[in-house]
Amino acid sequence: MSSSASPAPHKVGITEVARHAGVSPGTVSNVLNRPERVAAATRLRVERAIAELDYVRNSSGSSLRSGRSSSVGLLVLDVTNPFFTEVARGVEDEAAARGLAVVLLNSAETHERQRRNIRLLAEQRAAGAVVMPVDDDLSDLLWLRRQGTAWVALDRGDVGGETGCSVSVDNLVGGLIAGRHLIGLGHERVTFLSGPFSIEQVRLRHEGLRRSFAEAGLDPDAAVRVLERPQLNPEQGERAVDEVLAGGPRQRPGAVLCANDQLALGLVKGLGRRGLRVPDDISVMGYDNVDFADLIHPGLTTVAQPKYELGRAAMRLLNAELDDPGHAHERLLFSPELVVRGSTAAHRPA
Amino acid sequence: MSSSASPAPHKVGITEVARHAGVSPGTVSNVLNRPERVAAATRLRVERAIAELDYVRNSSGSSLRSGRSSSVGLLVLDVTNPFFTEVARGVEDEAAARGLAVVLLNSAETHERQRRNIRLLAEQRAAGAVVMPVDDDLSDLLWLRRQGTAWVALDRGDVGGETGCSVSVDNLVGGLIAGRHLIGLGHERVTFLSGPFSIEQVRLRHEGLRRSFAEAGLDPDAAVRVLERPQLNPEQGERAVDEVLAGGPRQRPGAVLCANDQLALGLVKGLGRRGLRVPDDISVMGYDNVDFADLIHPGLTTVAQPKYELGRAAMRLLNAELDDPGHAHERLLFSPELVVRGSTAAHRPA
DNA sequence: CGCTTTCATTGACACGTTTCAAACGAGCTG
DNA sequence: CAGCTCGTTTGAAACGTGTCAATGAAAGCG
Repeated sequence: MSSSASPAPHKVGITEVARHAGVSPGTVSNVLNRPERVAAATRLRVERAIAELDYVRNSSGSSLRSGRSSSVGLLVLDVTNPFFTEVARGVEDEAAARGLAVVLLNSAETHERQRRNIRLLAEQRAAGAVVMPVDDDLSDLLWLRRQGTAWVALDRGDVGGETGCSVSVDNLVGGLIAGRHLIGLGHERVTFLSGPFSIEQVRLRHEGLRRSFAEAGLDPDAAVRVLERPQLNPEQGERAVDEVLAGGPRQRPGAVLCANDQLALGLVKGLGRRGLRVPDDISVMGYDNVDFADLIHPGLTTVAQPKYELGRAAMRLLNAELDDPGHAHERLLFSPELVVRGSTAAHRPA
Repeated sequence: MSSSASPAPHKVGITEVARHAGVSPGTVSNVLNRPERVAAATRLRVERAIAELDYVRNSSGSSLRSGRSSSVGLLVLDVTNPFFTEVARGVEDEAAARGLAVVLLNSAETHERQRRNIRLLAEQRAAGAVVMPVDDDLSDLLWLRRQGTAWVALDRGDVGGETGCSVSVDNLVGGLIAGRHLIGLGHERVTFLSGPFSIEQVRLRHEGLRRSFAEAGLDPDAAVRVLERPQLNPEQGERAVDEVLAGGPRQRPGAVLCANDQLALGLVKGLGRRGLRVPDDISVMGYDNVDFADLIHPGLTTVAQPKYELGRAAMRLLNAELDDPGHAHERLLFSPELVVRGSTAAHRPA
């Protein structure tokens, strides 16, 4: 970006640069895209011309000609969720390394917006996308792939395999280690505060939780009660408090595992309003290990996912696919980790 | 998006649609962009052809021809900060209403990334941008405007005026009402836990705080101590705890006003680690009223900004500028609001 | 009926870039 | 010196769209 005020706001393109440097447009293009193929002397001349004219490439031209743009989409369930913003950082860093721009698109957890965003990616002829599908209906995404836009699924193991690459954290194991932690503390009756079961991650975490009880010789059907909420945000968590406590002190669960941290934070707040103390009266666990999990009091016991790494890996897989469209699709599976803080404690019989 | 599997992945453009519908390409273009100018009968025919061929517009072509793309940039200081994600929602909603796509670009609080992102906007010939400048050095942004890309400044009042539109919340008043609240509680010695003073908002909040003391007949220089941290995140807040408490119990401030909620959350956590109780031992105030401010215990007293509305207003101003490039620049100023929760309490003399 | 006005449609061109076969020149080899 | 090769550069031809002056058709008017 030259600091000299350009007196003539005249459109300057590759051809004008060529003229100014005394070469052909083709050469300028080469300097821009494959510098190694042009002689050092001419390259220098062209580079000077570029600087002097304050030329800035028009990516519409490139994309039109080459059929693909040089930006990738990051289709995210909900920008508001800190989990995704961490992932976004990972994707960005890896994309930048390859010179790709990231456009962040927000589905806001609705199918219609996801559809609009997919449409957008197709129209832009995006190089590719990292996608967090809003639910199990993948038809729009498959359409996108037929249009020639590759994507890798994020946190959706089942989507990988035949259709493409995927990166995810083992949600079954996550539910399992969460359950083991609670069982280890003596809890034999817990509630799973869930999001919509149409979301795969939610289903798997629940299944893992059940399995931990089975593995301990307890009957999952008796031990874990499920409360399904329509969304995964703090407000829903707070509103769930009545149902969680329904049935009076005797029926009250000793511990609640929430489908994600957002729900857990809301629940903790709601419990506080009711005058219940965490973890003395009731233990609460989250899932994700969002930054804020460490900031509330007591700290939220939760299951950590390698968020940043998840984003990096996804973008790396996408890069691989762009380099070699015929490559073998990969399914990367990360392992979750238990993070114990203050919100869970040993069960105290009433 | 037709569900029929297209057997021929043949590139279908506006011309092929035209042929299929028995009209000229120009007419198809009109159907797409100015439907009112084409007779109902032909329009229907064209629309059917579009559906049958599963045509998807190539935005590279449009942008190339028209010189501008149909997406706007949202240049944000830090995607990780919940404040911005709220703003993003507002911008998105308003942009969608006008058929513009929003690409979210993250400066990660560094000048270099901001520069790269600005470059990107120029190369994409973005229709416009909503920008949160990383600091007072606006040269890159002015360059962008010279390139023909309009932008409106977000939360940067001083940037508006001659150079363009701006939308912000009155940070001076924000600091003022925060200070009045603390003074009302009897605090006469407070600490301002600040971010970099290169950020305008920070300076103004500080100035407002000082003014509140002056207005109460107290000497600002004696009453408010400043602690400057290099970034506005929770980690910095937590790390600041030593300095806040420096000098022992007698010197300890009765209250701390933080430059934003992130800092405050970190500080509260740090104080907890030190065994200090909020607000009994020390009062803490944040700024922004991020969602999480309500989720910690005690709830964080803070200054609320109309985040979503801020985003909407900014995008609306941008729309106005795009409609009429010669329009008079506007400076919109929102008012902050005090939100009292549990983290502040009356001063107790030691 | 001849004239103008209005409305719909046409068709060619331009936008800025990449690509690729072809041309060029210099250096080598026999 | 003719013949080759290799490294560099050229020039023209797309890519898919929007624009606009021109054309055609239909309608309104005196």
